[in-house]
Amino acid sequence: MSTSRRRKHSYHHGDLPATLLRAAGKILEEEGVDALSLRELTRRAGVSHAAPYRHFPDRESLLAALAAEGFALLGEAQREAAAAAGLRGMGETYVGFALAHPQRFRLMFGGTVRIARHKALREVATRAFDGLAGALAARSPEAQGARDASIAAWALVHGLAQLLLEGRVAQAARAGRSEARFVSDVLATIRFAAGAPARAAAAVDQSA
Amino acid sequence: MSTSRRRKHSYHHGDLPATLLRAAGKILEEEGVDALSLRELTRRAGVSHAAPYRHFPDRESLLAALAAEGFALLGEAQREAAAAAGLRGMGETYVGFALAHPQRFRLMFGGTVRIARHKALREVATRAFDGLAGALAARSPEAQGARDASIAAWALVHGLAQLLLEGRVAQAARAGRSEARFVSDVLATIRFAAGAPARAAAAVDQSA
DNA sequence: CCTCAATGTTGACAACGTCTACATGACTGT
DNA sequence: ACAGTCATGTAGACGTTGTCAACATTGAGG
Repeated sequence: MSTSRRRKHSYHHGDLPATLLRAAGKILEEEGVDALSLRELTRRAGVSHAAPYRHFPDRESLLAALAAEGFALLGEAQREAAAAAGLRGMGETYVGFALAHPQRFRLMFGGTVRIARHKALREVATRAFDGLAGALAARSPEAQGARDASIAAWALVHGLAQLLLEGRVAQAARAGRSEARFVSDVLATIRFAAGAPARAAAAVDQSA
Repeated sequence: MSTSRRRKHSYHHGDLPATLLRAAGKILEEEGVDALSLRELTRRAGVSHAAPYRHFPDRESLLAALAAEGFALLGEAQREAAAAAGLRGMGETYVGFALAHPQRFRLMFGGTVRIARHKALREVATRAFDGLAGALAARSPEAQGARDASIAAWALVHGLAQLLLEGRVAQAARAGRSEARFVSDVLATIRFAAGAPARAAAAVDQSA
């Protein structure tokens, strides 16, 4: 199971950053950000407690790398969904990602990591979204309304993801429907005003 | 400035829980949840470091009380907005609350506090929302669509609040508009499908 | 007035993030 | 082949934190 990355009996590890991130990802999903300690990581990686500081200036920077992975994954999933399933599919994919990786999603948007302070993270996060919602609006730069609508669409799926994640949506509201079905139904209650949605959806479909 | 709650030269404090929560609220807004330590609270309250344990079983429980305050405030603001400004006004109020109390909002929805484990919190949170979005749908229980639409509306404003809070909306998208104006414009791009919205809005207007 | 339960204190413990000084050994230029 | 450099890992320390157990104080009720 554990692909022992540690070179036998060697002082140097080989690829500590990746090993740390793998272990961190596991702990993150299992126990959440707050339970993720650097020292536990070093124990699992079989190195000394100060070793991570050769690769990450502090704990938050390691969390930033973890969040960056998440943004890359989500961005990729969104691009695929855009090509295959259009706007509605993108929304369902977004919510699906959040529910499949709840702790990762929380880390990405929870404010624990000050995104602005971590350049690589900032860039991948921007690329994943403003590179999507933004590119979407860039096709009709004259229409501020289209850009606003794309933000509204993003807010809708993001908010639904978060509410479901935190268990704020009463079980009764589900009315026995499957998770995917429920998400689809809720999103289906929304229309966009004034042509903005059609144009946005079209832009997305072309962007593949 | 500081309404010295400490009775002069007295062993007992008088109202430590409230004093702790006041200090905690201040630190929370200024520095965020992660920077809020029990020991710093005790220093500010002028009591010993273990005193809080007479009133809160652990740190998370104190955070839960803090979150409960937030839900009560938000719920109250929503009720007022519902009476005065209808559905759109409720949305703007929701986002306004989040932007006015960003750290409090994060605490309420950030997952640091496991809401289900804190009875009082769970109840006030449920009352503030399921007691709103829920009551809204209860008026037309035959229409599952109306309930779905109310969840979508909640998700929309919640997501917009969170995205703005975390700075995920590019400055360029604001296009120079004021915050309130921007929020209003974004929300205005949304329509509800098939009669669900009208009924929902009507129910809200009556619920005052 | 006496007692007792509620409240606050003291001191301890383990865990953590982070710093500094030191050890190791892989790689590079000769 | 070899010496030296520098990235990488280690050892140990420090201050902070959450939490617990044992003890102290005192306001309120019989």
